[in-house]
Amino acid sequence: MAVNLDNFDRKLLAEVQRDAQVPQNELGARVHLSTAAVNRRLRRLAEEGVIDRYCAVLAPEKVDYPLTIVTTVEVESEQIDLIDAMKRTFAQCPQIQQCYYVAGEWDFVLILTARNMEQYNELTRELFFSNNNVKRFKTLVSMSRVKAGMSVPVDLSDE
Amino acid sequence: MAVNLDNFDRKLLAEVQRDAQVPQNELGARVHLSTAAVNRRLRRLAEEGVIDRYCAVLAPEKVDYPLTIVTTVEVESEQIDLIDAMKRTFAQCPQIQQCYYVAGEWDFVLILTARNMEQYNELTRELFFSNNNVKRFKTLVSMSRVKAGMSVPVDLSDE
DNA sequence: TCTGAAAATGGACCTTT
DNA sequence: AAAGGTCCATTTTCAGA
Repeated sequence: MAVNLDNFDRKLLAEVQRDAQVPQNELGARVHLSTAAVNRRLRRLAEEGVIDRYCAVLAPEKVDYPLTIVTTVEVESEQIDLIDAMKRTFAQCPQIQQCYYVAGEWDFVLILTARNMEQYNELTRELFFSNNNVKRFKTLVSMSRVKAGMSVPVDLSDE
Repeated sequence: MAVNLDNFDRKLLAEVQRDAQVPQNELGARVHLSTAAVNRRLRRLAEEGVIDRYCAVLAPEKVDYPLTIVTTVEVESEQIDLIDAMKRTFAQCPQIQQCYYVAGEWDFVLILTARNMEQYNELTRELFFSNNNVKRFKTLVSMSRVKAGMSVPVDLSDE
């Protein structure tokens, strides 16, 4: 599952997670590698799927999506096809940024973004109230996005 | 707070959220704009802060961080400096990808990533058990990352 | 690691609204 | 003025020696 990475790879991954616009010659200077070596490594990391994709991260409030809401959902039945159907519904909804199928007190945790409470209300109607397999759900409204991102730690080893 | 955007901007934002590696001439072809116009718009969007940053998204399991865990935390006191201290602690922790300070049954929601349960256990010790202001916390272990990302919907208007 | 070709970015300048 | 288009210089990427 995991891929063999040396410390050059790890440093590069740390850099491009933070900022993917740094040119390869600058990356090379930072990690002490030639531009060409950086180029080859980044390509390899992308081919191996270590780097899943490159994307732009928007400031939600600037595109008028100021609300972030965490919703926990408990289902009626864990029957596999019912769960799969819910996963598909949640995955398709553009306002749902993240959906985790979890073990514990709840079955799903959703991270949602919304223009306002009315839109969230509307979403709860579509996603939860009109779904017979939703037993109950709980809403936690974010007052502050203390930290937001998808960064994974890359621990340097002392190989 | 929100910025004025026309449908060209919105289409570009949708594209670069999905894939920031598409060259500007290709983006131009997709949205019917010249390369130079795309270039100008993307720069402007970045300057205005609509585009916060560009970054690489890693596959957590490939860098040996296969676990995603959602943790909800209730605090003892909501005294402002105690809360601020916790926010700083959470923001600094590399395994914490996201931290929301929320209203509702809990005070914080954390999205964490970990190499294994032992590491998570260790983290709970550092973050929660050794913090006097943590009243209780609950752990939800993700069995499936149904959807993960930071994408914000960009609704086209019919201006 | 170096060199050079190809591609992509980004500025200059002109035109339209 | 504000924004689009074309053209050209510069920068960056990326393959071959």
